[in-house]
Amino acid sequence: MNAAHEPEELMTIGEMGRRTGVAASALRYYEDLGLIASVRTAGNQRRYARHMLRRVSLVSVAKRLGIPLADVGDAFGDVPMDRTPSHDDWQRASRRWRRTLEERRRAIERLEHELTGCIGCGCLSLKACALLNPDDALAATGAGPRRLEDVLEEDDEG
Amino acid sequence: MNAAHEPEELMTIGEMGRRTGVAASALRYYEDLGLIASVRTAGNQRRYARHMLRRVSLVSVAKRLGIPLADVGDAFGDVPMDRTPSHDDWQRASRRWRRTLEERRRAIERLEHELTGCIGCGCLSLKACALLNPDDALAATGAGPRRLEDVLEEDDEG
DNA sequence: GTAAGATCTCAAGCGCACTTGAAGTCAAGG
DNA sequence: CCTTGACTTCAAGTGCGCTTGAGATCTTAC
Repeated sequence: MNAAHEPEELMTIGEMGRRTGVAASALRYYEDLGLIASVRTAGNQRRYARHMLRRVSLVSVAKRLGIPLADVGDAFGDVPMDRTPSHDDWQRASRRWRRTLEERRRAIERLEHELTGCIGCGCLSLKACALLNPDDALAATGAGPRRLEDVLEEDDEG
Repeated sequence: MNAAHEPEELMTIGEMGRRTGVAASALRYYEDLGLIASVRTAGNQRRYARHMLRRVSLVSVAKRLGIPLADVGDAFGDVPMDRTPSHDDWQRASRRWRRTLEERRRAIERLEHELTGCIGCGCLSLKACALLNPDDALAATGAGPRRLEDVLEEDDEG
């Protein structure tokens, strides 16, 4: 037993799981990948410091957004886990992370725009649509592998 | 090489791959899943209508955004592939799709906000941060599904 | 006609992100 | 002390989204 609000209060893996919604097996997996860390009891059981809640949450949210765990590792790899991270530790990491998120968001925004401006108006299905005429755009840019966005953007160019 | 502006021009799987950046094997896989469709030559080879370029691109972009292919199927399942889809077909589908994208984008925006307002200032490591009074900020944004933030907020209780 | 290269199907394999199961250990209550 | 439930490791299995390989066929250019 210990006082519930001590600074050094540690959580079991079960408690961490309950509080973050992440399965214990997933927490072990994240630890194997070096994304989170724990201390061990004399009996070899994991105990988590409070600040690990955040790291777990970040990993969990990233995963739900479809961002590979390796990217999370890259972004937060410099943030120490053995001690409470400093302000600067978090700032550096958060700047990297924000760039990742921004790219994702922009990609989604482009898609939304595409839907509104083109699919939404029926362009995708109507050969006659003036916005479409991709032949001009394609011929102008020449052959070669086109990126996904390029293909979607083709429609706007014409 | 050939007249590029025929209405009935069909692409081989290789050409579709080059133009969308999607591997032929992936195109076959998408077809197995019913996400895209092709017609066959007398010799059983796939040929794609131009409008499939769009479908392929949508699938491909969605995948890159981490959106499950099943969701893409759900969103665009009603859009016919054997014939040119009608305006209404696309509109219905694009409304569903936009909702999916919007949810994703909002989730990312919330995370970005979290990073800017909290991690960026060091809150994630400092319990005392004033910005982290979640009740004000989050109550203001209204109800709705906020699982992601709920998790991030938990630390702030103590 | 023939050769080269593109495409076909089917089966198996891969990487990621886990989950499940087996067999054993730890922690807390009575 | 003893039980119960949470925890441990390790190996194998799962689902997704493909890729790879084998072996055959199609298409095209000469």
